[in-house]
Amino acid sequence: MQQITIKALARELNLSVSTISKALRDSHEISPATKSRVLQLAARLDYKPNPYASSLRGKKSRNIGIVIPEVADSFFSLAINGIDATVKEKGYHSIICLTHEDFKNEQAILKELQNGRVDGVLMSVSSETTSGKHIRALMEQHVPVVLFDRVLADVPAAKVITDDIASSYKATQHLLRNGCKRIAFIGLSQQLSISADRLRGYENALREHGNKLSSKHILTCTPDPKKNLAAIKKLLQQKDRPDGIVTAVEKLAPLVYQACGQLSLSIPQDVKLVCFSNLELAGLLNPSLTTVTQPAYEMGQKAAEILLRLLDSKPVHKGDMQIMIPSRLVERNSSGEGN
Amino acid sequence: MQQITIKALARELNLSVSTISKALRDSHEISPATKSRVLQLAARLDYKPNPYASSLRGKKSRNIGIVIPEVADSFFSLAINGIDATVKEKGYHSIICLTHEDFKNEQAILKELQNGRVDGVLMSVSSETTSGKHIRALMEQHVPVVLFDRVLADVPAAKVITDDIASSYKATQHLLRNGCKRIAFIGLSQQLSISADRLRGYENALREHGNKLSSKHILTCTPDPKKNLAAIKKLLQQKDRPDGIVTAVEKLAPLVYQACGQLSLSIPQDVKLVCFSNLELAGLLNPSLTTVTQPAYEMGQKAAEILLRLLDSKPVHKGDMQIMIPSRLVERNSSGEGN
DNA sequence: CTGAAAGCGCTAACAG
DNA sequence: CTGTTAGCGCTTTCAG
Repeated sequence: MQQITIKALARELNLSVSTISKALRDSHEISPATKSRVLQLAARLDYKPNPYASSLRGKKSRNIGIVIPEVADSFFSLAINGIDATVKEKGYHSIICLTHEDFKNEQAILKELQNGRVDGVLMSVSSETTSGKHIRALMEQHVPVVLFDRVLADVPAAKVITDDIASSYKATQHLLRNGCKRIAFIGLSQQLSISADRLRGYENALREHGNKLSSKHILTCTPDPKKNLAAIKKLLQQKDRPDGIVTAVEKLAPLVYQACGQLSLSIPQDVKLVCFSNLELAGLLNPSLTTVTQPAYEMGQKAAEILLRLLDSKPVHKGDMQIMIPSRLVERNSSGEGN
Repeated sequence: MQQITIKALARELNLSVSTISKALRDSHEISPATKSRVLQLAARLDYKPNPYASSLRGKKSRNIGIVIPEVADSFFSLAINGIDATVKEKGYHSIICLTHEDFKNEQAILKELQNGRVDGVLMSVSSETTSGKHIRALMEQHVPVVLFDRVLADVPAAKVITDDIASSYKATQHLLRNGCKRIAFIGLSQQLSISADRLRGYENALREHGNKLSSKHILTCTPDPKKNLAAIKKLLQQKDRPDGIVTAVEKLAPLVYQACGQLSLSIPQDVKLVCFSNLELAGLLNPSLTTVTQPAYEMGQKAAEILLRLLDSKPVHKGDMQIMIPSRLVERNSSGEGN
């Protein structure tokens, strides 16, 4: 890495380092003539500023951290696209940090991010996360944080979420209307905001439609797919077998298909299914999957916009402290009549 | 970002800055006693080294760049997982840069990465990329590059690929054996290594089985899904309609399903299909999709290992200049009898 | 309008 | 074993 430095430009033009620096930053105290000389040489020599030098000096990195559980997930990969497009426009880079749904990892990552590597953080917590202490610690180091999708109540950060309660309500209602009598809910950890809220929406719907809630119909999954598959099979083998299922996150959908396949239960005849999911291929599954499709790209975009305002120390309207972008129910065959 | 600096530690312990620095880096020239005092204070004050300062000083960032077309793709998201797991172990961070299959973006990104932000680059080229000049330019700045999956012949970098020709051959052969007479190939751009090689394998299989090649059965797609869908429909509407299809990349699979759906062609009765794809849900599609499944995670891992050796200036065995990890054909219903 | 000088936090000679 | 010093490349007072 032999760089062209400002010093080299200065020597070449018989100017001082500081003049070059100012010219490059288009300072008003430099004459147009010198500016253009500098700019031209810089272009000719293909000068590229050393990001570490300016970060060290200026105390900002123009990096933002994206802390998420996983990339191999449609929701998160779409959200990344939304974030990346937004921050790139302002000259920021995305550093993606994967927690793999592990709280210890998440803590370690946030701790590490206290070192100034990033100017701000966009984050969706792991399913194991129950406290926001590590996030608050980061914020206390003056690293602004915006949470999206999987948020935490005890963190005083801006949040971008979807209407989990309402859309889960709608999903459940949809199953009820299609004749389900015993609807199960499969979530991730209980303290995960999205899972809890989606459970709430489910419960509300059942209650309002006069269905009784049964703890036997509520399954809480882990990050381990094998255990989850076993648990789902167990759920589907109980005496009071569910005839409808709402799953809270994308990666549970395939497990339900598998479980039903192994138990020779057919979807939707025996079990109707609707999943929170951003799978592009939902329509091509067998049967096609009714989804609650989240505005993943938009959520990423919005969260990034808020973070950028924060980084600009522009005011964030109080309405932006909690933004809700609605999901939509896309009805397909997994919840239909099955004729 | 008010940091605890080495200076602060020095002041606190009445030691010099350099002693602290050496103690923290476990230098042999520091007494065990001082070391432990330093380490303890550092722990107590939660000292975190400023990465920019050491990058500026040491001319290395401990960042590696991952330059890929897209994250919302099973192959790439799995590869990211493999890369990230590997480099993290050695204390490196991943900076993911998305080209969105756009050559101009790719050029801009590589140019930008010449500024020292990353110590090395792992890369899979865009479908528009025809020349490796921009990559060579980066390498000339002494930024080591390892290409994976989508490689470029004219770049003298280590490459990690899968056995594209052979596995495409196998896929095509599989269709032939299952009775297909007119097999089409849908690729991305012609100069994309994986697409070209997979085309080659397809052609070899046809030729060896005495089938004639027809340019009408070879479709080259673009990054635009709408146009691709139209083109695929056209392919399937010609007089000599294909009764088998091999697609070269994952994102083409759903389009074939859609096209067949819209034309009321059934898979596999009318058209048998096998796709290069890492979709976890391939088995759940309707019909389940026969895939050539690439060793995405392993390829990422291997590419990262090679890059790490390069960064350590360890010798890279000549055998490692071109690593091939085989894909495997997973037969499912889309290429079967369709009973 | 231009330049000199200081310093961001850290590391590495080099002395002592 | 510890300290002094210089400097990575850049920005920013402050003087001229």
